[in-house]
Amino acid sequence: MVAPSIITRSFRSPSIDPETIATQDSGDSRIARHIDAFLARQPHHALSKNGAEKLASLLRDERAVEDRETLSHRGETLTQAVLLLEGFAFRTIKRDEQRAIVGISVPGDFLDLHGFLLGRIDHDVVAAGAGRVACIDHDQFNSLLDESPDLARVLWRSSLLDAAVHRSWIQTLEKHDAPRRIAHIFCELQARLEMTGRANPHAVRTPFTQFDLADMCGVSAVHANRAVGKLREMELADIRRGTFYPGDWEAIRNYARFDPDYLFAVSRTN
Amino acid sequence: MVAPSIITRSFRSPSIDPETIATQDSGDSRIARHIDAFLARQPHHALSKNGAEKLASLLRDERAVEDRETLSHRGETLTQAVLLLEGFAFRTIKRDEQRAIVGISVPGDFLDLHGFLLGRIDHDVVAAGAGRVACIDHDQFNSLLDESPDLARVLWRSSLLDAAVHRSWIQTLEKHDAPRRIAHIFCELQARLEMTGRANPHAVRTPFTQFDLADMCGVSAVHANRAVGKLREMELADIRRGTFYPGDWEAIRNYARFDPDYLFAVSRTN
DNA sequence: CTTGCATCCTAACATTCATCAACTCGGACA
DNA sequence: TGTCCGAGTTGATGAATGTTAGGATGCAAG
Repeated sequence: MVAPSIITRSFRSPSIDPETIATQDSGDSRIARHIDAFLARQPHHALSKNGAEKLASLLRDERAVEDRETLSHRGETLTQAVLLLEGFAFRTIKRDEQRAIVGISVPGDFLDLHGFLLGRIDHDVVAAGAGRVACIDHDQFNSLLDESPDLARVLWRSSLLDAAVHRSWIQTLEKHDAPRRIAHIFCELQARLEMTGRANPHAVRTPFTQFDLADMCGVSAVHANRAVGKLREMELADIRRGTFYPGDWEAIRNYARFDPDYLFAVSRTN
Repeated sequence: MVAPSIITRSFRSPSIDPETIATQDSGDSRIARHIDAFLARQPHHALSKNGAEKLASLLRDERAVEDRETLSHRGETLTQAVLLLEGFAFRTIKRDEQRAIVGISVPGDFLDLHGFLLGRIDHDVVAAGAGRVACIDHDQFNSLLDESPDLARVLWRSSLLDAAVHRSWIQTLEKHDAPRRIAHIFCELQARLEMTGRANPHAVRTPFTQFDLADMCGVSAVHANRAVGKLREMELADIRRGTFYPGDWEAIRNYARFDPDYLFAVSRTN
């Protein structure tokens, strides 16, 4: 490795404390703020202030979740939708003793919204690291949707964003090697965190082990380690215990062929 | 290869002519039948007869499309949604002179429904083989959705099915090698065609070249060829000029680890 | 401070797949 | 009938990745 001390210094000692995370505050009440992260990815005025408050008022059973806790089980009949307030979660499919990770959720994501219309989900949702969630009963969704077409559109749209992220994963799996896939995952996470004001330009803090990264990329843990090592050697980024310390974001995005177009981010300048 | 003549005979001379494809007929008018394939994947009574007729009445500009015709362009502002009536289509993402195929559409699929709420789409939709399409203006969707929450649910649900298929692709790309991926693709196609009564148990006829299969699996065309050869050697299936001639479907599904659970097929026995 | 355990890291060898090159096959068409 | 061209096929070589094994590291519990 070339000049490890320099890399380490520049990557691991950001001038801004990684814990100091800017949080957007456009909500009125505490409960409303919980739905803000979700609404932050929708176009302005997609949902009236009244509609947003109604949606927020449906949130129930806010609670802390533990690392690796299964929040929603494959096949199980669902009666409520779970919203991730803090932390991360995986969508995983287990098969033949193997675990595939087919998606990552960030705060503001509904974890099993598709279970509302499909009745059950086709995969498990597992908490990654400690976090917080809240729930909305499907019954409440049903009655609210009938009187508020706007809400239906907002929730539908959020499902479409999930699908767009899935397509990006498919493309990356089909065309890029492991180091690029890992870089792409962190580019995507950073962009999604930015959309809700949770990003820190100097570090992407996650609870992901190299085993987790391997199962996101469809490679062995040994090879995920090699891929992490290559990103380090190339001085693009350092990844240590789940935290991604970027060198030059522009260089990383270019290397990973990351184009945030598919995230349909809405401008929040006004 | 073992006993090629026997394989060839059993695979290539099905007792039922591959062109004889059963088509379900539960619609009243010709135009209504066009929406049947779409509705066939929704639960019974998800949409009232009245609602289904309204939706069908919105279909405009039915037309034939040519092989490789781009039906919907990435980034372009969309004003209508395209429904595939006959034939196949790809979702493709081009990048660095490379083409990734991230999804396949069958008759009854909306090709760019996500463009309705997102305004544009994140990939190109290209016809595979000759086919037929019809369109619905976004404006018409908007007015109909406000008065019919059921329709919104049905369309939203179809978006969720797309996402479930995407997740299955991600899992297959992450965990299975090329021969299994190819087998899985045809298992999925067969299952989706069955859902609209378009399947033939003796052949899955598609216009896909081995180049297309390669771009669906994220492998080179040469390797796709070897994967096809392996399926042939294993006497699981023969693939010739896009047509998949299955040996024993049960053995194929087992080999590909195909579990149709994620397609959320509805029973159509009643 | 010691121990235990999960994680990270490395080495060696096997397999899968990419790449390049050449050749075959079969249908379209003049 | 002959030519052409896209598609399919095969072989050789190297890169990417899997598998197995083992060692290093670092936090946490006692």
